[in-house]
Amino acid sequence: MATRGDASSQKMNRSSNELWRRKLWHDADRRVGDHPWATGQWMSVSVKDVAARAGVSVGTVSNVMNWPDKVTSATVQRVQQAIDELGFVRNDAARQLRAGRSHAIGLVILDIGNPFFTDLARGAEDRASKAGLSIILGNSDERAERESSYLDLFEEQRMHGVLISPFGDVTARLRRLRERGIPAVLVDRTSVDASFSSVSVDDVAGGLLAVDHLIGLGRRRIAFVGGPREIRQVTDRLEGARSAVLAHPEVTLEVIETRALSVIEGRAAGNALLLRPPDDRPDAVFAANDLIAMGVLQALNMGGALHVPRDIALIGYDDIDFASAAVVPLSSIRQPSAMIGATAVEILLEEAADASLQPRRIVFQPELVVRESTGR
Amino acid sequence: MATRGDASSQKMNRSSNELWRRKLWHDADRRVGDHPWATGQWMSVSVKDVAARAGVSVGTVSNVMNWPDKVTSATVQRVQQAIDELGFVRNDAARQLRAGRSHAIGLVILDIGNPFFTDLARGAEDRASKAGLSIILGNSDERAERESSYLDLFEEQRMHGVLISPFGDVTARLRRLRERGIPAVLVDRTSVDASFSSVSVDDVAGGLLAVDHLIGLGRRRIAFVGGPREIRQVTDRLEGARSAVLAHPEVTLEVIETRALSVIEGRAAGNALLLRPPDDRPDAVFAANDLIAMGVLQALNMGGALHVPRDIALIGYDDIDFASAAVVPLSSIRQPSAMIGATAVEILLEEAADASLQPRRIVFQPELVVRESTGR
DNA sequence: TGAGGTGATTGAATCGTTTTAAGAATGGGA
DNA sequence: TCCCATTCTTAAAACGATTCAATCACCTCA
Repeated sequence: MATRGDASSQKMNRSSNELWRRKLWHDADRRVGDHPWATGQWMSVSVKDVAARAGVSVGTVSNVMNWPDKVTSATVQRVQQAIDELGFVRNDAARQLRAGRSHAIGLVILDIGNPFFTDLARGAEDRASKAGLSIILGNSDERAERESSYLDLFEEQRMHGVLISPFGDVTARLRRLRERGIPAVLVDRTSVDASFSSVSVDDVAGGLLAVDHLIGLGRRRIAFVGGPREIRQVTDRLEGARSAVLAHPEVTLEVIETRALSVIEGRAAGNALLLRPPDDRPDAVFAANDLIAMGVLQALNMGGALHVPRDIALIGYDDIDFASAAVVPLSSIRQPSAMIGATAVEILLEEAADASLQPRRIVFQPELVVRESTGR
Repeated sequence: MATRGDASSQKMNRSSNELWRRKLWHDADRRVGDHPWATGQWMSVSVKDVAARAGVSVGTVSNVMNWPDKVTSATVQRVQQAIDELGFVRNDAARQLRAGRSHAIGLVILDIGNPFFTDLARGAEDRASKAGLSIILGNSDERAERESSYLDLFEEQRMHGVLISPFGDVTARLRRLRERGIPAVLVDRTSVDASFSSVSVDDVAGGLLAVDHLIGLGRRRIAFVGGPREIRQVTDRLEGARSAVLAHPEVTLEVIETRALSVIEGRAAGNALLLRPPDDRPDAVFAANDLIAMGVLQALNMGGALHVPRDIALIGYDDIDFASAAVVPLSSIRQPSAMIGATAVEILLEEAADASLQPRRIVFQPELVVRESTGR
């Protein structure tokens, strides 16, 4: 690992000298400031150094890494040894520059605190890593300027593709990305115009599923708890609930609007129900998500006032981990979050490979999960 | 925006031609496959194109973007206009290649589902963006091979720096990164050897704080619920609890070990307590984290068997959002998660600017948050 | 022996930006 | 009128990996 004897050019000698300096640094483990050559930058090992050490050309080194079949196994071995000895790690920036695009997929999500999105990200990551790509995760936090700055970043980085759960109106931005050869796929929301592929879940069907289940249990006075109505998921789930009720004239549906999809808001709604005279109360509650449902459950259960599900059956939405861990394990509507992420990556890869593909819309069907809160 | 008349070299003509093709593609919005020049790659606008359009050299374009003071304002304006007209976006890969390092910081966390880490990431991101850097988030999911593959990625990308909440033994890896000029800072755990900076929270102090509080309320028989003991945070918090009890001979501390830090395990422990004869029960419980605490709470509260805090006072750890939303709002020990992330970035930036700095260990003190579960 | 073929290896050109030393233009003073 | 100083701008050389046409070495068969 010391100096090389076979260095044949001036350039190689310089390079060899750099290696020696790095070596010294490493061994001594001293501070940069101590040395006259301190530059704040370390010399890095490049293919050139590896090639010189292995006694081959840079092209061969590259082939060893990318097309090993093209190289004699003896050469592969020699190059590999040089790589190990020098601790060579290829420079991704240079690869990208040459390739014209990055080896990563950008993913912009709305809320990193929401288990739904983190599961989605996990699914995307698993699928991407199978293709040798990595996922760069950006959290827009439901703020347009953050969303926009991530898209800027992804454009500068010439990403392989972009997955986005849009907050603001991003179609113009996505169009521009596409012009640059960066495909985009929408997740969790269907696209506004039909020119982008999307992967989402049928929230209307989910609402239908939930309320059909409640009606099947014999419940007749159903309350929908959720809000605000600005959130598409809320209105879609409510629409599904409405259509379920339509088929049963004897069933009524009441809407109790909340200001957010949080536990606190759910508890407030639950307390309001408690205060009503018994025969004015619903006999079943469909909550727009599990957080709301948990709040309602806490309020009803407090001090043993009402029994869930005997007095009031309760079902939530999302099937987050906490749902099964609640005081009374919660029935819920499960979304295939990881599958959504994986599928979105799948489509993105196809579009990245062949830009002529027509956009597709994949809509997953949600699934009913029955637990004690709607059990007998 | 059509062809330029003043293109003075062959190269520029070629380049101009590419622009024309891109333009056509854009206008027609047709599929690549339809065209004879289909390559699956789009031509991208480079500084060269901008320079040609503005009638200046590439160096000037670069100066406009990076050192605008060096350029006449008239030139700045002309170049800016060309940039806008062509929709130029600089290629980050080329920038990085030239600069030798990326403009992003890599952050490896243990569990993306844990609010503590997502808050930490948020704090890191805010601080980094102030310095014009972005954060690349990697979730190791407490698996050594994932952790390692993120470190590989960050090394290939020549990251500006790396923040890591380590799972396996990564000191050798981090040392190597440092040799390459990539500084690393440990978060949430103090470093094994003293050669890396770290930012963490004093879990021993947290345990002390919690149990002191319980003793201050007049409780005398305290139970610590948590596990497994392999987790450093668990043993540290227990150690703190022990030292609090040491100062009060009349107080006893019992340890109830769980197999994981989850709601389910907490509920199991709570149910075990319920089954004991009343005078054999503790009068206060310190849970190793909020999930455990919530499980204990659910079990004790079930059917109104025992009252929290009257019969048993209860305190958790982490102060997750759910803590305040529990049936009985939970007292807890708060960690400054966002601050940890921000501070870690701060230190990292300093080390990236000056590698000669001595490593530092920042230890934050946790904070007691009193709510009803230990209220009067 | 030589022509032809096959497979491995080479090395220069390339990607797009930043940096630098050198060059051009302008203005002021002698 | 000439010369120097001060701005601005230019052109070319990096950065490091990949690609591809050209070359080389070796073998087979006539």
